[in-house]
Amino acid sequence: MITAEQILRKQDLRGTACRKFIINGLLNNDKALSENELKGESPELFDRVTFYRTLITLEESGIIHKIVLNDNSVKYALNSHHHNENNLHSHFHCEECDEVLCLEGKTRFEAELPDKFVSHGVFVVIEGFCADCASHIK
Amino acid sequence: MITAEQILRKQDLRGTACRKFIINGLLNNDKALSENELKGESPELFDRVTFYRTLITLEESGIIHKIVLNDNSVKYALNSHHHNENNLHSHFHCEECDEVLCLEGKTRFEAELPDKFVSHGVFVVIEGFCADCASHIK
DNA sequence: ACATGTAATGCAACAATGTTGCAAATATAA
DNA sequence: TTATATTTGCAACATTGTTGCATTACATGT
Ligand SMILES: [Mn+2]
Ligand SMILES: [Mn+2]
Ligand SMILES: [Zn+2]
Ligand SMILES: [Zn+2]
Repeated sequence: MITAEQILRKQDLRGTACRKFIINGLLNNDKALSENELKGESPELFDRVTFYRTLITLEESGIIHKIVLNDNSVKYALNSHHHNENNLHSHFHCEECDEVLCLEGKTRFEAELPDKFVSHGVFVVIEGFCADCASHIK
Repeated sequence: MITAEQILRKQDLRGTACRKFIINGLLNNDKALSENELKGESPELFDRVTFYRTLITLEESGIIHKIVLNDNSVKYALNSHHHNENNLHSHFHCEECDEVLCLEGKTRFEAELPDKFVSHGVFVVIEGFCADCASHIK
């Protein structure tokens, strides 16, 4: 099991409390988490700005990625949770419980772009019900 | 050429100034527009809250749809600009000029969802350079 | 054209989130 | 342990989302 310290060291980042807190939060969870979900029980543990800047640092260093949902909310997940061969990377958002997952299964995407357009990446969010909510609601 | 009034009438919505202003802004443009882009020259023409509520009304009545980009910014486009047979509907966001387009070309998307998950829709945003910016930047 | 009821608007106010500058605290390497 | 560069917390401000309520405008029937 890889540790937060190892992840940070690998990117030449200092092992600060806030960074370790966020990475551990994500390591202990298979879903993507919002800033408030990460803070959890201890919302005052770190300053809001520190949290904000730390998330930027972790994203820029390639440790985490951010997922922006259609309701403007934002969640974060570890990049190490993705092991897709192809670079396409999609997410599932449950409309009922608001859970967001990184999808690891096979994904195919093709779009016909206008002439001369260049694609650098694709963001995909699938909306629907997760297994729990689907059975619940029927 | 369809008019804003006709679009509103068809949805049993009153033809108010703000609604017509927004719909005309989108009719005169092939790209998706942000709230500020819509306001354009006359940012004070309508109250911020009126604009906000009007966009909600137009979206709920199915006249426009909103596109949330990965930088948390939001743009809007007319649904009548979409004539895709399939219901998959994707957007292109130019990282350079920030232009957002509704893609009308053929699009294919398939994702393998976890067991029992139910999909209700997919949001796709392709990031890259538009034709102008691609040739510009080289 | 006018009155009428209903729906939309503007204003005030507040919440949530994003963003910067700067001084104090901290992590690492010598 | 100390030095130095980095990170943090605080204050402050910007932007956007959101609600309640009194005023105004729209569409309909007269
Ligand atoms: Mn992901
Ligand atoms: Mn569109
Ligand atoms: Zn769910
Ligand atoms: Zn461009």
